[in-house]
Amino acid sequence: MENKVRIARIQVNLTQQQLAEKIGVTRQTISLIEKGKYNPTLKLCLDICYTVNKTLDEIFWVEKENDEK
Amino acid sequence: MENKVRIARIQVNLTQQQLAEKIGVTRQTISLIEKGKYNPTLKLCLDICYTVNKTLDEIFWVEKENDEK
DNA sequence: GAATAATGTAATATATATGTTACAATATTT
DNA sequence: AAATATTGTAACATATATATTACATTATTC
Repeated sequence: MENKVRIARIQVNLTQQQLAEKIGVTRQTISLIEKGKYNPTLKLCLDICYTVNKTLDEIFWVEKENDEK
Repeated sequence: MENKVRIARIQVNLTQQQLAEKIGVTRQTISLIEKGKYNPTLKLCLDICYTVNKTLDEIFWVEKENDEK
């Protein structure tokens, strides 16, 4: 689950630790989200957006992959 | 956690049941999300968006409420 | 290049999103 | 208005998001 958290975080000059603290979450959670290994909760996505001054679409939107499954 | 799932769902003429089936989730989950009683997962939000032809911002964005806590 | 900060990641624990089953309530159709 | 479809909701079970602790790796600073 790719996203643009890292880019946006660096743009506002925050470390994972700092972003995590502002949001009230663990540094590991931020790390794993940036790595695309977490499927975060909407509320957490919104909190991240608020903190890095972006919208959901800007950070978390991904085009539908039409796998034929 | 308010959102516009219901409106969008009705616009594409789907019942909760039908939307749920297309996404591969339970009708109850859709119901509770529409009622704002669930904090859905990003992946689920995206699947809903794909099915009702909207983006994350259109369906799930909510302005930051600055509660002074 | 050593010291420090920042990040990756693993194991285990906990909280919570979602499923299952079931029934009640409301809307829609005949 | 009865019949049917749609939606709300509760109790309990399961899957998974997140926390905790700890250590390893990579980047940054002196």
